[in-house]
Amino acid sequence: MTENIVQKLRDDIENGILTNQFAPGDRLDEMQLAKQFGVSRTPVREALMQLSAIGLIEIRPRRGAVVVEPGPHRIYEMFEVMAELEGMAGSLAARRHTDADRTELLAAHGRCEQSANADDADAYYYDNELFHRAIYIASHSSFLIEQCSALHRRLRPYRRLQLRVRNRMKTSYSEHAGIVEAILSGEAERARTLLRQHIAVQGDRFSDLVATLAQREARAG
Amino acid sequence: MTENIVQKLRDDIENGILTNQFAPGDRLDEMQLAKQFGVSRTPVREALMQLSAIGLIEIRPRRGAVVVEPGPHRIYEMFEVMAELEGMAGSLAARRHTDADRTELLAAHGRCEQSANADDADAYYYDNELFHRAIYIASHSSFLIEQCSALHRRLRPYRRLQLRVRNRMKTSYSEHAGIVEAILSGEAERARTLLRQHIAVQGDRFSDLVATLAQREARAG
DNA sequence: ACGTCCATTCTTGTATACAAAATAGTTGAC
DNA sequence: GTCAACTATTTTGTATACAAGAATGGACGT
Repeated sequence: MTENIVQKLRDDIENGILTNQFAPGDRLDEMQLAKQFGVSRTPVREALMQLSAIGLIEIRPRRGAVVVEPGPHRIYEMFEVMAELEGMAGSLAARRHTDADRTELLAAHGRCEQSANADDADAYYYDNELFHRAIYIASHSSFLIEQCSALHRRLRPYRRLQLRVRNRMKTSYSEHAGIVEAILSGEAERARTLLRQHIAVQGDRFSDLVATLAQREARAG
Repeated sequence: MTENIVQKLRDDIENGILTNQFAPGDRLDEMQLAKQFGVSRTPVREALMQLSAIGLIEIRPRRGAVVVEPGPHRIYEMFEVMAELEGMAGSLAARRHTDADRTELLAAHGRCEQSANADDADAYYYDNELFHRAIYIASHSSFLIEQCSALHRRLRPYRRLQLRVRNRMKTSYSEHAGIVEAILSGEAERARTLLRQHIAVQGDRFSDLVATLAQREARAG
């Protein structure tokens, strides 16, 4: 019965939001959640406040908590910032990576290759996360690692949607190859540019995003 | 007696931390704070959790909350990320600024000039915040504005320390001039580079930071 | 005399009770 | 018949009570 209750609640509710179990716009009732998880309102409230701090829900005074729907433009902005932060991480990684980082990055890249060849979207989704995480870690900036991880986590559901687009997996993997090469050869600016382009939702990819969002909306509605 | 109590507590405690009233390493006792502010422990706990989410304090299970001391390297990393985000904001501002943004930016720049000429560090500190905020807003990316504002706020006390360094105010103002010119003339990449350099704690400025931190530490200790 | 173990106390974590505000439903008036 | 106002219910916000774990101090043993 330690503080873990709040952590568990936070993770469970967050998961529920990310898996669309709690759809955007839904009201999160404290009493209902408390009953559902068999705890009192107190830890539920604390968990909700943490989610509010992350930005997943919005708590309006005396009006309760609702799941936030970012909207396509907002999501675009978030990817825009993510692109810049990842570019920075790549740039630092190119300059600072150690032998261990190099090994880890190549291993993650190899796993992505396998998943892409097997055409396994779920596996690629997971391996891709580890690939990017390897870059963050190679930047050797603990604060940047935290910032990147937080935003990456926040964008997780939309990243998953993007993989649905035809050939995105293969394209993504081939972009990874260039990024790995740039980082390991120490070309900081090239790593930055390639990562920026890899993340950014530009041109066609924005309409793809809007389209997949609309699909999900229809399915949930 | 609305939810404002938590907000007020959060702001007051945050202010106490930023003004070194609660020094790094201090334990924040829930009951003591509750008595001090004339409320119960419940809103105090919620305020502390929000501060924990911001990163100002750390809550260890069953061990209470302590004020975080980032340490010079950590602060350096935070400025490093801030530099990149501000550079991004400047780049976007150069491309997207409206006439209203232009007016606001020039006004803020003018106020900085007055404060710098008057050698008024407190006024410059305040006007400088508005100057940078004007750039964020001119980027027209609501998410970036939020991210920049949050990190700017987090770095506020150290920014203040930096102004103590001899001539930093005048130097800062002259850097602003170049930034304004780059943004208003639409030179995105130059705006990015200048802002990056303006923010980054490079070379001598890092030792300056460490020195002023040590001074503050000695004064508080 | 010093170290270790146990008990007491203090603090955090959770539940419940109480208060205040917002929403919804009903009734009355135009 | 529709709109508005008032009341009742639901739900959030705060306080207090209770439980459990950690820190501290004393006593006992070596």
